[in-house]
Amino acid sequence: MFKDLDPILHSQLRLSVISLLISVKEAEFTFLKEKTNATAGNLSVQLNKLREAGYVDITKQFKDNYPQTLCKITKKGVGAFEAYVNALRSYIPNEE
Amino acid sequence: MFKDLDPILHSQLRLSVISLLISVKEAEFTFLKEKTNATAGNLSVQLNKLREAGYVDITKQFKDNYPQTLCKITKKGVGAFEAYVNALRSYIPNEE
DNA sequence: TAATTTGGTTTATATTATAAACTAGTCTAC
DNA sequence: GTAGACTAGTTTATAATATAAACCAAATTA
Repeated sequence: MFKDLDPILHSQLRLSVISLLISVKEAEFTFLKEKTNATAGNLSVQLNKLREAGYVDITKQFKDNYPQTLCKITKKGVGAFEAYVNALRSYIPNEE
Repeated sequence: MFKDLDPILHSQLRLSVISLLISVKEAEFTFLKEKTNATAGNLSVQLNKLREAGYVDITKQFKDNYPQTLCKITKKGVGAFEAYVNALRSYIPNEE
């Protein structure tokens, strides 16, 4: 009847992040923060959850003297997003 | 960019309940419990949240000597569901 | 060199989801 | 008629989650 919704993606901020990463492929922490209007703390926590789930790869480096956190979606992340969207459809009448 | 997701509906069980009530108009507690595979306790709590939000009307009566809890979606509930689905689209590439 | 800004992380708190325990009454079988 | 099991829920305790506040280290600016 209703498909389970991946709890990793069923979170507004994490879903926003994944959605952004699907379209841009790679993004800086600061870019994600700006686009999602999240606080840095919240974003940091949620990015780590996505990384722990294997949905994103995170690379830390320095750029112009400042730390830079680069985020990239993984194949697993893309698959999880597609599955999530597909599961969502089971909740929406006339879209199943 | 991303529309806010109504926290009342951004819950798997509550979304299932609303989705069911959209199609059947009126349903018994036991019917919802069966269709959603929820525990009675969880369903009871979530139905109350939906009622408090004004998304469902709940009528309690007796039927064949047993208590019967009838649930019906309200206009507000229908509107909230439509808004939620619409907001969801903002997270899904090529569906906005 | 003191204050401010950048780019984050850690941690404390509030909210949420969930199941376990419980209530109240009914049915069945002895 | 009463013990045990069942129906239909509610309340409550606990675990998980989301979030912002507080913090840290370094760089820049004044």
